[in-house]
Amino acid sequence: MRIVAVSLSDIAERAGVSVKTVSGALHGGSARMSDDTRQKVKAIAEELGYVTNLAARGVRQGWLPLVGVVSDGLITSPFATEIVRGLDGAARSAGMAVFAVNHRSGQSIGSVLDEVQQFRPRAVAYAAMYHKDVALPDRLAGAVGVMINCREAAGRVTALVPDEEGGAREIVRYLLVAGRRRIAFINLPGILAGMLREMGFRAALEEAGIDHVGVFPAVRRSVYSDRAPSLVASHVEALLKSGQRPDAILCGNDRVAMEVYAALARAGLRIPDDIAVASFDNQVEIASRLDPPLTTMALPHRAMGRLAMEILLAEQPEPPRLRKLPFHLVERASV
Amino acid sequence: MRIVAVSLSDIAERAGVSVKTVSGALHGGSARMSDDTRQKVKAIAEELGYVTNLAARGVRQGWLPLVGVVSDGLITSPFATEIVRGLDGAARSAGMAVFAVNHRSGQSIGSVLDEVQQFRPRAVAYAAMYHKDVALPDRLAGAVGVMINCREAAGRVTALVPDEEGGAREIVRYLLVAGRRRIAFINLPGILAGMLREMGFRAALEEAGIDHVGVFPAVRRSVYSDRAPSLVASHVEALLKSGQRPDAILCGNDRVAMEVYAALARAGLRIPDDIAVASFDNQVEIASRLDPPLTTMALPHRAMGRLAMEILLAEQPEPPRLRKLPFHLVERASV
DNA sequence: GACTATTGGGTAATCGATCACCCAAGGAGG
DNA sequence: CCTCCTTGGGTGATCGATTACCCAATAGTC
Repeated sequence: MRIVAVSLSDIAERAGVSVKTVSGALHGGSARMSDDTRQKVKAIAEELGYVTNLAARGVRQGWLPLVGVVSDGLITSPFATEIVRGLDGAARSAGMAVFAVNHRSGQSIGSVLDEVQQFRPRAVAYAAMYHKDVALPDRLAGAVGVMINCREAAGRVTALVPDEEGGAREIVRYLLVAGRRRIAFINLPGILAGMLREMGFRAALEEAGIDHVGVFPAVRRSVYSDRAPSLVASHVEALLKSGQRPDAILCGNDRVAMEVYAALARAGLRIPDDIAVASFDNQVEIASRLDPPLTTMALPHRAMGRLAMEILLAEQPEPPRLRKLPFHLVERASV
Repeated sequence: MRIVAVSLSDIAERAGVSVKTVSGALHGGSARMSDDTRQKVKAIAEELGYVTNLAARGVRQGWLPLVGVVSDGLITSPFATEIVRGLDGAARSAGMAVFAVNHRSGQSIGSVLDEVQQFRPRAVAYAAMYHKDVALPDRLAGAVGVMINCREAAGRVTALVPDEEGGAREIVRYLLVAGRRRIAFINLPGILAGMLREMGFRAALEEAGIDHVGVFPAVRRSVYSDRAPSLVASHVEALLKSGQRPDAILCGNDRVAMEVYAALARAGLRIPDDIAVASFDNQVEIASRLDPPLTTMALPHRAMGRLAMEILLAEQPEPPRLRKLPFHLVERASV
């Protein structure tokens, strides 16, 4: 089960050359050497099944070709998908690997970051599952190169976040262009994303000179959570009974939309004919599987991942700033 | 942004002792040394912000405290959640970190495994997104310690897979105990999990001396995929119109169940009063958010992860074998 | 009081890869 | 024929942590 590791000196011995020549032949593209020697060394390396020992190289260089990603449980969440894809793609083209470490509840940020630092990564990012503020201890603010999906409380680190407000404006405008005028919003209460989306929602309607038909919290608790008892069904029923029955319902996320679908089906209403439904997140397994498929603003997760890696690996560090990345509209059949 | 790394010799110099003493004080619990010296060294290490350099230790030991997990895209799938949690929990208690590497389509298994081997991990696992067979090249069969959610084609590596057939038997028995007698199965066609679940489904009914009301494929393509056009709605409609209207529908997974819910709602039928619905996977965001919440057989993902790590880190390697892990029933309100 | 354990801690080698520097052979130019 | 430069490749130091081995001082024993 354990494979005996082949080292450069094994190859050197077999080839009758020095270790440095082997190193040059395999890794140093510019090392002066006859083609003959280079080919011979490569052949022997191949034959012996040589695999570079990055730990050894790492001691010399002072770092391993790793980019650490510390996340508050994100790596085990479906939302991580695209962030990791974005990071990983960009990392590989730079010869780096992504090393994800979970920041488990109860553990201090400092201790997770130290855990990561033990591996001497080239750079470290912090990613959050939900768009929020994260306080980094002074000692560590310098160790983190970029914040993904969250903002460093003191603004000392460049942060990449979705442009919640802009995304909300865009989806509202889209509903307006589709001819909808009585729009309700069942929102995620108490979290940053929800608050910003609501600002965008209100601004876009105001800009159009229209009143909304209601803004409601999806759950009873002040912070959105999947476990909290849902208020969605009762809000929808109340809306339908009210004098101002909406012709569009905007949902805080796709799971809320799923519940809205169920409530509308019970009421015998058709989507989008009677009421349009739109949402945020684009959680594909849900959005594409609903009937009709859900029109939703996709979070810029992959773009955040890609951009994060570019920033981390950049030669010239930029001054820290907040970068808002645009959502993009995924048009399906629910509007 | 880059933190200047503190080494043992920095501490040694500051403390006026040798490097070996520092090493012993910080890492070698059993090294002979006065408590005085040990405390002094620890204090200085703390003060300077020392973080162990695992790369350096790794050169000496021949391996890094990493467990590589190669997966066919699993790490970016919601199903990875629990596997990684299981792996990670067990790894941490052993002082190891999980290093996940994506096996991207188009890349050979050999090249991904080599990528991982560069980091000299203590052990390597291969994990699959869907329960299936994976062919490992001869050269590499010895490098992988355990297969998770898949079987090595030639059986040379211990494999941990869900007990699909047993899980299907259990959920069918549960439906029978609940008094259901006319059970239909809308299954995932063409994949191993689906075939095994169907065997269990048929066996449990046969054991009870009952006929099923129909077994249908969820999609038109021979291999289940989210993109394939869904047949669920039409199957449900056909079932309801048939003389043998079912009193329970078993679904290949929670997404299929989601579509069954929608079709039943359109038909004005109540769950579970008119028809019970049960399923496989326990994809929590869906199963717990449906109305009524979905009764489903949870995949033993976390258990597979935990057991995998135990096997990987075991002193004595076991002979390779196939281990089927039991599903567990998550009772909610749909039966 | 001399002799042996025991304790506290230093020295130097080692892991594998890299790199600055040196050396030898051979060709070009004067 | 001598010097200079280029090419091909070796020597030895280095990165940081660990470890086998050694040495000095102290404590304990007869």
